[in-house]
Amino acid sequence: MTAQAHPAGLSSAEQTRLKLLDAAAELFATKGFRDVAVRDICGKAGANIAAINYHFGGKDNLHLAALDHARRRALAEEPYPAGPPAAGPLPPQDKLHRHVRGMLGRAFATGPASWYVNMVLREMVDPSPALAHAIDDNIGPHQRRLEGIVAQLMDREAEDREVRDLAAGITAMAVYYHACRAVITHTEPDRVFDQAEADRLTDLIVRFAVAGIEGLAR
Amino acid sequence: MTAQAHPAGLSSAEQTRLKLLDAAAELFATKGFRDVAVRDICGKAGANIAAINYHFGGKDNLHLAALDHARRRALAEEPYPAGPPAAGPLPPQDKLHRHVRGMLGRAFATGPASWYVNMVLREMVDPSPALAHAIDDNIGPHQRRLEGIVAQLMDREAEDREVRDLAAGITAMAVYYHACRAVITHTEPDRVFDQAEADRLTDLIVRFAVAGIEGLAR
DNA sequence: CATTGATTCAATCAATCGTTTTAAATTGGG
DNA sequence: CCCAATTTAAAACGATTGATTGAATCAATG
Repeated sequence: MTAQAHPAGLSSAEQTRLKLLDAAAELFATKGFRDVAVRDICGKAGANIAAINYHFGGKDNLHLAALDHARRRALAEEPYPAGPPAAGPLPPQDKLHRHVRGMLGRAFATGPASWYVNMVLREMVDPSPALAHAIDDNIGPHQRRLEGIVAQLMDREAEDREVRDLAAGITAMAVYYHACRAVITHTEPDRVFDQAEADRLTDLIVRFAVAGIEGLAR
Repeated sequence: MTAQAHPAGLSSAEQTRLKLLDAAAELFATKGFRDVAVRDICGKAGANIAAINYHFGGKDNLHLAALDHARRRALAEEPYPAGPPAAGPLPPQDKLHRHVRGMLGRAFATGPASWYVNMVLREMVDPSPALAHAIDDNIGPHQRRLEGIVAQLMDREAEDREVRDLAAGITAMAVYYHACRAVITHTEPDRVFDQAEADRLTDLIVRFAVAGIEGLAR
């Protein structure tokens, strides 16, 4: 009645559940929660229209489940940037570089590893009932880590008002290249957003931010 | 048959047209194009549901007309920041301060003068068919002006790739406090976004940007 | 083999959207 | 004063949305 012994070790129900989560995460990441109809998701997953409500109890709950699913898929991948997690404590400039590079790299990537970041970035700009969930799981800790780096660079407390606002400003630059791509593409149609561009922008943003923070700390 | 002599000098049709434009601009600015139903606009304007299609030929055309309407209303107001447009040529730092202060001040404002900026900011993050229109009228010239200021600060050409990207980064910080307000409010529920906050953020952003640009130019 | 409970399926529901239609009311020129 | 053009009003249309229904299917169990 319940679990069936399948070749892949997954019951038929678990297979459709996973196919729905994959399809939902990819579509939500690329087109946004509100611009995707449950029919699209079921069509992409090869499932029936009623499957979402049967397995998840509605589109909103599927959204939450897809966020968690995409998060697990991203965490399962090789951490970005690749390589060992550094032997000793990094200088704050390098920490900042890794931080910004991680955001832009994933934001400009495609494929399952990029779904989560793109869903979260969309959530920041076009909030849904899942925003609080995304903040608690990702945005909040992510931002607090950045505030720690900025505080270290300024030699101040992480709770300092200016530290928080400057960290938000750094996040803003990374978010901008994801959220306002339509504006950039309009004036620079040939511009591509690949990993090389992520490298270039990361260098620029980090050099700009470090110089600005040091100039401000004086 | 057409124009009727009204006390206010406006025919009944022109009155309905204006009431529709005001209602549409305010609702589009506060809730976004896609989250506003034509029924809401007509209800707020006290007009019939068919009025929009009669006067403007559809919701999309109303959006374009409301953008122009809001732009004219904003230009009719006292330019912000108030005061004389400065006697001589300002130093680039002051130009940048006026530029950022103008964006944040209008973005944090309420009332008819803020409708246009809020509509344009929404357009950047959630594009509609009116995006090209908004870019040609506002975003493009606005960004080019900022690129000129940044180029002056760096002593480079305005077409320089880094100049353009740094100008985009400055815009990004201002856009962030408008587009991601839900994220900020979630972690800092008591934070208010008024003109005093616009002053504070402008100072911070300008000092940060000037220091960063000068450090980068070396 | 019949039963059982979980799953899938096609069909449909109720709500909302922008838009259109049809007729009545209003308006200003003759 | 009357007529033709214009404007408003109310209803409904067609499309799309997320959600639901009830029967059919499936695999495992007794």
